[in-house]
Amino acid sequence: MSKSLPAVITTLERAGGFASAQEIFQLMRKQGKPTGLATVYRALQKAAAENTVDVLRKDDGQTLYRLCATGHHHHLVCTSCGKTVEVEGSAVEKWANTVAKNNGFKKVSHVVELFGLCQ
Amino acid sequence: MSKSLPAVITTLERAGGFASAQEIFQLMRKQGKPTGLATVYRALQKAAAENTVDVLRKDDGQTLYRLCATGHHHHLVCTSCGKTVEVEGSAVEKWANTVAKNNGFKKVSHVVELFGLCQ
DNA sequence: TATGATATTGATAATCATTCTCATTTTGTG
DNA sequence: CACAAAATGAGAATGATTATCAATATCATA
Repeated sequence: MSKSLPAVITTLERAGGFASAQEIFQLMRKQGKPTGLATVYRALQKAAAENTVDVLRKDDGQTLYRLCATGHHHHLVCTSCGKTVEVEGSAVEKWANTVAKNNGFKKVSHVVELFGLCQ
Repeated sequence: MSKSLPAVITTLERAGGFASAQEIFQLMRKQGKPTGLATVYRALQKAAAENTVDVLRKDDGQTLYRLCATGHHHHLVCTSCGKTVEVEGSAVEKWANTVAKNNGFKKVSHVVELFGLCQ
């Protein structure tokens, strides 16, 4: 589960650091390194677990992967033009953990997205 | 595309103002108002277009619908049993506004949902 | 090098939420 | 009533993701 990971990451880089699993699958095929779809997914999952890629979802539910500069962060999206800004959110992380603890919840994840109008 | 909408919204209310399309479909069935799955989806899409419900996505890609809250609050949802706890989040409100201001965004809204395991 | 244990891979099947199709039913209007 | 338009629902189609599992590669050790 790691031999193919570098190739997948490299392909993700070439794609502009932003692509879906299916796109990466196609790209690798065209670049002469055909790799099984399942392997692409496995590599991306592992990369996501290791926080080397960022996972987000399009409106239609498709999952996109992006090379991740720093750790966990959120997004501020313009509802008009689609421009996306990465946002740091340690305050939210703390809040989420506190709330979870107060209610006896474990393994907490959170969805945090901000929407607004830019310019 | 509107006769069934009120029933769907009512069911969404009874579900705690927070449910997936599939859950609503099941609930309506149990409540003696069996409605086609397609109809449930159509009603939810229309409600979303009219901004009477919020749309968001879980980590696994499933789409959740929520009544647009009048009193704004968030939810802590158990991914296993579905139990939902309403959570106050003034800290998040402040954070969201600050972030928006720093980036020159206006009319900011936000989606914040927490998922975890209860007990 | 040979051997066996373990990890990785990939073709394909399975899953599952969502969307599409289309025949049927309901609604509204004269 | 009669007709047109809208709404409905059962089931098929879609499409991304995940699971399966036999084949292959890797690696430590004798």
